[in-house]
Amino acid sequence: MNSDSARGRALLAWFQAAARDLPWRTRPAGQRDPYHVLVSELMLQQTQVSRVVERYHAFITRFPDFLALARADVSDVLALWAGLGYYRRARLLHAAAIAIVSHHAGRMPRDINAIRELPGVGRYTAGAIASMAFALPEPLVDGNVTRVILRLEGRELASDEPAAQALAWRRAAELVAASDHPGAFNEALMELGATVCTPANPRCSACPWSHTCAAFGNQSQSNIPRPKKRAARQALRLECVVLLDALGRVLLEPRPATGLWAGLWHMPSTESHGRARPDPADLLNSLALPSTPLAPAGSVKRTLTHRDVSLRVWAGRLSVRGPKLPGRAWFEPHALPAMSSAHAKVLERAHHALGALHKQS
DNA sequence: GATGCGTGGGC
DNA sequence: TGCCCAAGCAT
Repeated sequence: MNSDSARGRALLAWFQAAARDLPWRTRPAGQRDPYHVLVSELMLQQTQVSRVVERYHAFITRFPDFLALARADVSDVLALWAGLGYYRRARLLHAAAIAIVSHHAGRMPRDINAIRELPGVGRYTAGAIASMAFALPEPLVDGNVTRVILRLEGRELASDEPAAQALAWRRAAELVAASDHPGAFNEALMELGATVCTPANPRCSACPWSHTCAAFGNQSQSNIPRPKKRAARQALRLECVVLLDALGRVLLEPRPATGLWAGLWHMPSTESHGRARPDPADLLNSLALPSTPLAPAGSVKRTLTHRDVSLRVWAGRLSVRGPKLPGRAWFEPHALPAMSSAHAKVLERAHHALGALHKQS
């Protein structure tokens, strides 16, 4: 009996006692519906569990299986994804459903290499599907698993270093191969990283592996993993014009299909350089918008992975029904298309400002 | 191999 | 508050 199989049993015992009640855990790991695994894992990429829990049920209800998702319009898929971030994932998930319907007779393939070929499915997600849906002893490595293994082995590396990734995948493969329940083991390993072996202040007293953990042995947990080198964030300043018409409708346009907030909708906006406020008339003119008084309504700031975005809000109201404008559309406030959280916040600010203006007059 | 892509929670 | 971070993938 090798030590990895003992570690696996200890981890599963801990997981059974500690597991969170999550909506996609309707069946034991290893027997889950492959569609449910695909949807939840795509949502979970770079995203915290609590954010996904809020969205998962509505998504599965609206698109209950591969066929329903494959037949859906991508804009409807994006609408259910709005606010989750990394919007390319929604398009890739939709494309994966189409690929499964058209190339795999509507069923998730059982072969790890075929799974890996699906749009949006990389090494991590392929391991998750293979182990959790088909009980195959395939490893998976995410940020949590990398941290757990670096500490277990006592290696002071940054998580994104090639040596760290190579070590993590090698040890994850050895560990899952030694377990009788690959899906549950993989899930437990991530859960350990998320709840016990946390980046700051790990709860080693609650860890089933502490007695064989090299970092715990020499108290080097806080040095592992080493901090990543991060590129400096670039500033992005946007002037956002929220225009309402006499019917209370708001003017929006689709963003380009690639880049930041791809395919979502936003209000007419320009990028500005420097801190000075543009002249409202110039702003309207450059955006080919009808002339009307514009009130400044503060700004919304967002920190993205490598951009500091500042969205300055301008609010105006036409006294007539909104005219047709090429590439743009007027939306009732209760029927808005998919927007980013940042632009939803801009809209909220503008409505607030216009409401206050209305009260004064 | 480096870069671009969102968001909100935690400390 | 300001910074760190998170269940990656595609290009």
